[in-house]
Amino acid sequence: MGYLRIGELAHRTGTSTETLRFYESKDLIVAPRRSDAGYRLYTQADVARVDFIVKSKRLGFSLKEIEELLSLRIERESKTCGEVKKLAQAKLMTIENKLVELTQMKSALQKITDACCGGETSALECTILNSLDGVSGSESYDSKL
Amino acid sequence: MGYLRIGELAHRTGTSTETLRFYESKDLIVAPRRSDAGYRLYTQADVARVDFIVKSKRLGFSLKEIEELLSLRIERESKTCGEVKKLAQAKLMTIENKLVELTQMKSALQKITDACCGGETSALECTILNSLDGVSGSESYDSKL
DNA sequence: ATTGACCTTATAGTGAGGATGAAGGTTTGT
DNA sequence: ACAAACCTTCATCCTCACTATAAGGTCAAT
Repeated sequence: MGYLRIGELAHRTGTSTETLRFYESKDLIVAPRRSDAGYRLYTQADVARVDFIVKSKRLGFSLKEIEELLSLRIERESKTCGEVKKLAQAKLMTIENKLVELTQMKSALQKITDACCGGETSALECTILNSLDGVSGSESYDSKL
Repeated sequence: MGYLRIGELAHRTGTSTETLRFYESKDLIVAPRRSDAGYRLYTQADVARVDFIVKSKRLGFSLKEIEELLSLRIERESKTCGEVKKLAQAKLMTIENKLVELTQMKSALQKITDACCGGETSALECTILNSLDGVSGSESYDSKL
């Protein structure tokens, strides 16, 4: 009881059965146990994991980066705290960068919607690039640890 | 004077010459004027435009979405204020969504780095998924306007 | 005048899927 | 008992956003 088959997991996570099998082939999700008939049987933990993958993808992380994020765990033996912490901090920096950039885009868009139909100030040629004036082109990459 | 060739533009924007030609073929950047020898000659405006494309990509926007963002401009005749405002507001919503999700990821990662090497609390099996506990799986898509 | 770094177009390949189909097994409902 | 809806593997092809290669032209320096 409580197990989901692949179609149900796809439905709950807004993916497709093909995508889920693809993720499994790429080791992004652990191969689940199978029913007697060979059907994949998923648990709630798998729902959370796929949700995380979907969310991360929306935020511009590649599957490779998502694998790194998912592997961030403190396990006695297999990984030292130091390693985990270092990777986590690197990821934190890229996230903070994304936050800054998104915030800039947000205020640029807000300028446009404010200038638009707002009143008498019918700003002609008000583009998003103009609105981003003076915003430096932050050359920020994941530092590849 | 002051013109950049494709290699220089690629260098300044952290892209490649191939990528820039690809963007041109997709009408993300306007075909620039050419030198007598046929070399592309770019201006500072092109630097800003490519910077914007690069930044937007990092934030998870597709080239199609970026084209929409770049076309957000108030021009007498060609587009009504209402159209522009509607699109801008739709994009604002997706951005706000991304901000929420990124913020959740950030605090999850922060939990990990805090739990790690922080002191005596050597949290075994502390993963990013555990850290995201209780965060609902926000089923949020771009509403396709 | 030739080397090397740059540029040109054109074509093919890659990563991350998405779409479709074949050929079959399973589970649920009637 | 049988159909409909689901699942299995395998195969093929499509899209997007590049990335790499080939074959050649240009430009500045030695």
